[in-house]
Amino acid sequence: MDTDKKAPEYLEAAKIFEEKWRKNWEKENLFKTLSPTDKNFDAAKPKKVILDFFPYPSGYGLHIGHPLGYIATDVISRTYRMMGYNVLHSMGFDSFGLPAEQYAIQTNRHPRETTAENVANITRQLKFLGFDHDDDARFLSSEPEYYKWTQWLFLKLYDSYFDEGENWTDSLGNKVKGRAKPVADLRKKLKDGEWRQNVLGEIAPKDDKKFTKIVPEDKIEEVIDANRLAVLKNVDVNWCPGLGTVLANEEVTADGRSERGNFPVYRKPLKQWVLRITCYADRLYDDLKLIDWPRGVVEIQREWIGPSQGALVSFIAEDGSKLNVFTTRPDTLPGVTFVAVAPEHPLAVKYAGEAAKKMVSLARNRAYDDKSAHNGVFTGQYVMHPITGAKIPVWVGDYVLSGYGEGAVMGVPAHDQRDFEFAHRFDISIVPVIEPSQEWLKENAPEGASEDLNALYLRDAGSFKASYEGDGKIIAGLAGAEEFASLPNREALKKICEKLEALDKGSTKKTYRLRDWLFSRQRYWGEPFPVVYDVETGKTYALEEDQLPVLLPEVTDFRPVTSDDKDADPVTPLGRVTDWVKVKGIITENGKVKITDAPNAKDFVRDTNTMPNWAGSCWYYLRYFDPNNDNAFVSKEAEQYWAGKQNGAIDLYVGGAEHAVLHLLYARFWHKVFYDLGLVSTPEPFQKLFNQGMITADAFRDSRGFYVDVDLVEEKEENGKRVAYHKETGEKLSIDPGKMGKRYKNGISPEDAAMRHSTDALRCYMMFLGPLDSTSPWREAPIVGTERFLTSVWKLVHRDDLDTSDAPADAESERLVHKTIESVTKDIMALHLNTPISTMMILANALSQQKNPKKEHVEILIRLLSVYTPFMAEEIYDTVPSFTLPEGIKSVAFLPWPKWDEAKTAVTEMKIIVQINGKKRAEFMMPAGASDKEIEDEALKQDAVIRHIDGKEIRRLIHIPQKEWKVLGIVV
RNA sequence: GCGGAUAUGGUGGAACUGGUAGACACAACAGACUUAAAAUCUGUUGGGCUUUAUGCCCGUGCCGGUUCGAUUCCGGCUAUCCGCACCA
Repeated sequence: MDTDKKAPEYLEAAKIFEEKWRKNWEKENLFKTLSPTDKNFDAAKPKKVILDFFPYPSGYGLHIGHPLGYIATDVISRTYRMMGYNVLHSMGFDSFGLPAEQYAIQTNRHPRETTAENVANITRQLKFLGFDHDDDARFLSSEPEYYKWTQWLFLKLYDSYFDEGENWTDSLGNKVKGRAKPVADLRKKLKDGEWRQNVLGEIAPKDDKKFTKIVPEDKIEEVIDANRLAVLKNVDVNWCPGLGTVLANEEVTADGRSERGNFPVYRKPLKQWVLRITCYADRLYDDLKLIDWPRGVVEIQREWIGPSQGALVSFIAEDGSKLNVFTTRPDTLPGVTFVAVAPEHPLAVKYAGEAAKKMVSLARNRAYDDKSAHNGVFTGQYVMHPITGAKIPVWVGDYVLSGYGEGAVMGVPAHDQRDFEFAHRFDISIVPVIEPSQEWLKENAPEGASEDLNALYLRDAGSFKASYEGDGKIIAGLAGAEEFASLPNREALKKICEKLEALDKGSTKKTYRLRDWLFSRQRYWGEPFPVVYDVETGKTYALEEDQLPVLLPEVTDFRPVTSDDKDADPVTPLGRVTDWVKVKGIITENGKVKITDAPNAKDFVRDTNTMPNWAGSCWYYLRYFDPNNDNAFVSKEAEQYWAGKQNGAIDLYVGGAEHAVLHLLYARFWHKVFYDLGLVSTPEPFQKLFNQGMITADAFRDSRGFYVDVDLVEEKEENGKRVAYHKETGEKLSIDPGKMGKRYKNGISPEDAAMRHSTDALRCYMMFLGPLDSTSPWREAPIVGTERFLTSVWKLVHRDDLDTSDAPADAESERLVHKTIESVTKDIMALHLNTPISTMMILANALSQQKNPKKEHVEILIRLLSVYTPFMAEEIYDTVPSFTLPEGIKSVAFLPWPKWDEAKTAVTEMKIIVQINGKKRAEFMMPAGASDKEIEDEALKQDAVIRHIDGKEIRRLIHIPQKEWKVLGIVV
């Protein structure tokens, strides 16, 4: 080994100094974020809130894929901090819920224990990577200090109703339709008769003519309960006996299994807490315009909300009652030949009895992806067509979904493929309404049709291969619909709607695919509901605020009751804790309950369900603004400063694409409710969302097909191909590209990689892999490139010939340095975190080759680089004599970010590219100030140019100035 | 089926508003240093042609279009990935 080195080699040194700085930063709590309520807070500075998705504390710790996004937000937040912003970048843990609980069950330990352990482990891993998180803002969603506020916010939803008719303009100037308000307002309006009921029991202001019935005094609380944003409802739920709990629609996969654990899910009616997210469907849809999110996520949310403009149409039954259907194609109304209702529909239950019941159970157990023949049964009932007056049979069809629209459809077999198939199967007539195009007729005509296709279609549309779902003219001569004859169908649609409206047999209506959010889980590890039920009356009461938190009881048996039996009933683990469930309390003047043993106390029971794991993550980002506040979920001052005056409170939110609808939709919903109630000041939670890509990994298998631990694999290159061998047996292994995970034996711990190459090199390398949103496979070998880069920077800094004088630097290296600052700064702001490394490599290479590189230039490089390599930068400022931190600055993290001087980036000589007919033919240098004429003259002297013009006439000369070169286009 | 995204050398990728395609790296090859190897340094590296040049042709998934000029814009395909999928 070389002993006369002045400084140790970079890698060797990094092993020691990285550990030193880790300890030092933790001891100093260097990244403590001051809040507006703190003494030394500087409110004059601009703010940036940069967050990663709330991680759950997995028992397996972080693998190499996890830190990608975390490193990115760390680089960005460090850059903003150096630029003089107050930066909020923190990370807590979403520690309640299924993942944590399943892990506890598998390891046969209490979730409180495993959670604490996993959090400690991951926190250590995060610190290892040098992230600038604030340790004082590292809360867990399963701590009572935190979930007290989750319960408090749930009660806000419980205590609110949605006033659809309220149109208002918010403080940012956005026009908003509908608003959540306290139920106390509603109570007053109902008492005063300001709001009344219609025949369906819906409520609205009395100026609507259909709302005439004043709600009787003794029914008011019942009406209010039905209109709360959190309601207890009997609903068809996704029951997952394998997990022992019900699940939200968003947690069930397309093939009818649980997203967690992959157990089968069945439909079952149960009384559950439901959050009425559908009230916000329009705003959740429209407000996607207000924020800067990836197009894909926006589209997924739009599709999930799924608004659909159509009409409600009433068919009149023999007893005079109305059977409503929803349709998006009122223009096809004259072609209705049957009405089909879902097996769960009241009419089906009433008239099809056992047959419908059987269908319900068949449909419920039917595989989600089974699109084969549908079942149907005739109810024996008929209804009257609203326009033609024809007698229409009512069928029960299991292709009709009970949860969408009215749970009933009008059957137009000629123009809807599902109705077409149903009509064929049950021999129902098919009446065409719209003339198909000639091409369609040719394509779909029955085999061997010889007569005129138009005539054949009119006579027997059912003989064609499919229903016609396109546009066209209304066929003339339809009985009862003569007035629409020959109209284009889109026009007829409007006219038919008008007519229905006039007859009071229909109205235009918008429906949504979005369903209300099922909010109860029959699990232990979650937030208990802050409500109790009166044992005597069964009435629901919210607890008084000062009763919060409702602590999750300590139990030894926290296991859910799971089963393979789809008919098993849910049993809640909390239901077993009888002395927790049974309480005594008094009803206060607010109509809430206070738990007490006072002599006049009544008997109550607690709700034994818990909230789903999404509850805690619906508002955690707000808690970072004021993480240790005992008096409020967030203080007004903190919220207003950090959220700022924009549509979304969080400036940058980085995480994987897998939460496109779950967390990101739920959090938007809660945020909007809080916004309506004046608890937060922005209409949206997340201004800019960024989905980082995945790190995939290759797995290796031996000849028996067993996975081989990556540590035992040696990769080589043979004939340009990558091959893998077993390190011990020498056996050639097959390479499976794919996802990283424990079962593939290819999980690589980021600390191990950091130990091998230095944390700074790992951070750089992960950013250098490619654009932040691209998915790339993990390869460890190429990291030597970044390792070499850091080594050369380390050597550069330690050179003893650095020019520390005040002498001006030469213009060319000045230019390179300022160009580098500009390019690195702009790229980081644009979240292009791979290209700054290349740019800095170019600068480092150039400086290394100079004779006496200016120390000032080297220092600029180190400051820019410090956001990627905080350890090395800190060590340089601590140990290299010519690098010193200014008075009062504790760390490189607080050094000012270098600024570029536009004048210094200018070139003195321009490269001129000559293109002839668009092809580059010559290039030469000219002084930057050269005129177009001078450039042309010089260009025409070039041999290559003369050769390619070849005596032809010059028709056009085009000058295109670029930043550092000019293009002269010659057209001949 | 519907919706979204992606496609550039052996590999990861760069090219910012239509103007030098392949920056920066990895790998590979050659050379220097070394007894040797590692490390380090230097050079070559999209394909082809010839007259070896300040040369020519081809080349950014495929076909076509707009333009003096297209990786970039437009139309039509193909492949891969992701999401949704009885939504009336």
